[in-house]
Amino acid sequence: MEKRATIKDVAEAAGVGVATVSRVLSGGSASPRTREHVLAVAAQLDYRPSALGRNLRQRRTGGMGLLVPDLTDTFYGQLAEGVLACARSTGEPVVVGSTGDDPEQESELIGMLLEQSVDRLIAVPTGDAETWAPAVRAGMTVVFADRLPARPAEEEQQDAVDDLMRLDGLIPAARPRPPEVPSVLADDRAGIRTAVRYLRGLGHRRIAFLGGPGHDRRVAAFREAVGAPVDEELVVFATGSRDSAYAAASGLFQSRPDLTAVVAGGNVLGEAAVLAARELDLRVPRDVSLVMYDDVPWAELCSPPLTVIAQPGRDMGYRAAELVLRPGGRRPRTVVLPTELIIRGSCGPRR
Amino acid sequence: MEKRATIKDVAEAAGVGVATVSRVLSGGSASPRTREHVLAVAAQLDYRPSALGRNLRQRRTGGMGLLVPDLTDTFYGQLAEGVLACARSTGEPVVVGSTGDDPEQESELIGMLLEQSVDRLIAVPTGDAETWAPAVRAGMTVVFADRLPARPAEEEQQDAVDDLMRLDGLIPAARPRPPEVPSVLADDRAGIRTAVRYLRGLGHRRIAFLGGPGHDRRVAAFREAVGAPVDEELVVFATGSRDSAYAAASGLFQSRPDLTAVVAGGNVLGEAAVLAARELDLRVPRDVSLVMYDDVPWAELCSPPLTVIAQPGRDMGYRAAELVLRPGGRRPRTVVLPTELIIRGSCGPRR
DNA sequence: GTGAAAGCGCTAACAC
DNA sequence: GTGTTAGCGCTTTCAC
Repeated sequence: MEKRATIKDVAEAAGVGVATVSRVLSGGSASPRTREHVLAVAAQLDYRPSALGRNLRQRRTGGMGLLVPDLTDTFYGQLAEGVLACARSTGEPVVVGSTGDDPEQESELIGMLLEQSVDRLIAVPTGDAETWAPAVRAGMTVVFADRLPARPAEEEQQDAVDDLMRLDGLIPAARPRPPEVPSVLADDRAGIRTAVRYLRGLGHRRIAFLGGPGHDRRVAAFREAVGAPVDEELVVFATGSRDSAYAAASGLFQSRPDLTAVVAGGNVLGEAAVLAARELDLRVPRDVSLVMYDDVPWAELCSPPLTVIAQPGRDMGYRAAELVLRPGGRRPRTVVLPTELIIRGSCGPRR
Repeated sequence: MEKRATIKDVAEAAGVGVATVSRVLSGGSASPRTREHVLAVAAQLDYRPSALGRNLRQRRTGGMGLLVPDLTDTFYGQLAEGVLACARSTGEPVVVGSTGDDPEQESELIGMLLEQSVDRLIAVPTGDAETWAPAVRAGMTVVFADRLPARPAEEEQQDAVDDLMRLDGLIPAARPRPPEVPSVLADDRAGIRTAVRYLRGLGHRRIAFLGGPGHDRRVAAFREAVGAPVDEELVVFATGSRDSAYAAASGLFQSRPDLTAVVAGGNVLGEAAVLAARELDLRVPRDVSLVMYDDVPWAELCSPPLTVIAQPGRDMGYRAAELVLRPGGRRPRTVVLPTELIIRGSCGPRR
């Protein structure tokens, strides 16, 4: 463990001032002659600038933070890979935290990042606006991915009103809601709509939705696609854990044996649905059709292979990282990536 | 974006010196009276010590680095969750990098961590000893997880000799090889041995091994368990990618239609084997039996459900993090965690 | 028990 | 173009 050369060492060895070394290394102005000389000396001394000094001086850590609910969920694994790929190309460090879909843990992790002066953060948010206030107040550049924080009740109500009006054709499209924070989302509305239409086309009428944390936009889209009145018993929620997902799926199948199709809001929920169906001797797709959000490698391994709503997890991560690295123009940008219904074998005609 | 209070602000507001504030906050000696006062003032100012100053002063970043091959591989997702869980309990940041099983990328990521002065690192290594020399030389505390770096050829030869002697009962057990670096591994030898014995018990004689990067210990165990002479055509390797895994599996099935069982060295390879078998109209387990390393949630969803060698990914990560946080006594510790053969439905008697 | 002061390695004013 | 210098926020001697 030999101690590293500092900028001062390089300056002395090269017979120049530290500022010159700093300039040369960060591409500032310097005569070609000195530049070359300094570079040579630095290389010879195996000098690597320390991020420590730079960070303190600039009062900010380079790189970015990344907060996801659970890295054993393949979709978040894909998302994380996208972020890491982008960060790798710029040599930036990424501090990763797993929230377990718990706002409290999320809050603590935000605090940790603040303490580290990480001022760029990509997050799949779990808490609401209040949870995120400290980060925003501290001036962090935040980009949300995959979903948005839950919003206050009054806003939700306004949305509901909007949705109704939209149904009635009173307003053409979603009212623009000024996003405080840029985000990268999948086109949940289109994805869910396509899936529900597909199921209806197969004759299904009692379609259930199996949701998890952060799936509010997906449920909303589901309600809209199914059309009022929605059978509320067919919309059930689980918390983030696999156990909870299984319990929710199993409970749903048992309480409503009359349902003929289910849309799982995420791959963990889809997994649970397959498991629960098998346990209850329900055949897919003979007894129940299944569409799962997220295309994951194992969807094809199931039997029958699962029909899925694919969303580009890796791309979402990559785009989010790009966005957080150079915060686009004046107002925050929201990127919506397309989804695709991939029809495999888990849906059949209503019996 | 209000700027944060510094230790100096607290000191002034409390009418004490900065040293006192520092002491109080890091549990040093101070009179109960001052302690309480300082704490109150700090709380009132919403003071959060900046890691930047501390890091520079101590010439090291807190927290740790984590290098894995691929976060979309569920096993590494589990491992990462374990590491993050441990780090969360201590409030430490974790800088994560994904190597893609590429020594060059690994090398660059090590460089990045060095530049950040991250001096604790947990890694699923991809490169060899040479790749890891810089980290060790710089005095990093490294803990390897899941596997060890490839070692120089002469050592491998010595191992081969040892293995032969062991087979002949000339020496009782593995010769102790002084590990330079502590590590957390699964008991690959026992896992593979159990699986092979199980397959042999079912009557299988032509058993193949489908390996990936870093599976050398597993192959070695496979060779040992199968016993000489090993049919070399039945031992094939893929690189880290899913495509390569599929190609290897497919090639294996086609070139050796006489094989009756295959052991996949990891879950990505198992996935590929299932896919390739299906494509070639091979029925599992009727035509070919399959055992996969790694228990992942979707193993149960396959049909038939996959028989697996389970290793505790999350625990491995957690233990590795513990190890890297307090580097145990004098000599480096190696922790070996047990594996378990979980028999489901992908193995049947030889036809 | 407490305060003053010296840096940790770097960047950015500012002077030359 | 280049050198000098003043910190960034913190911990840690060293006096008192």
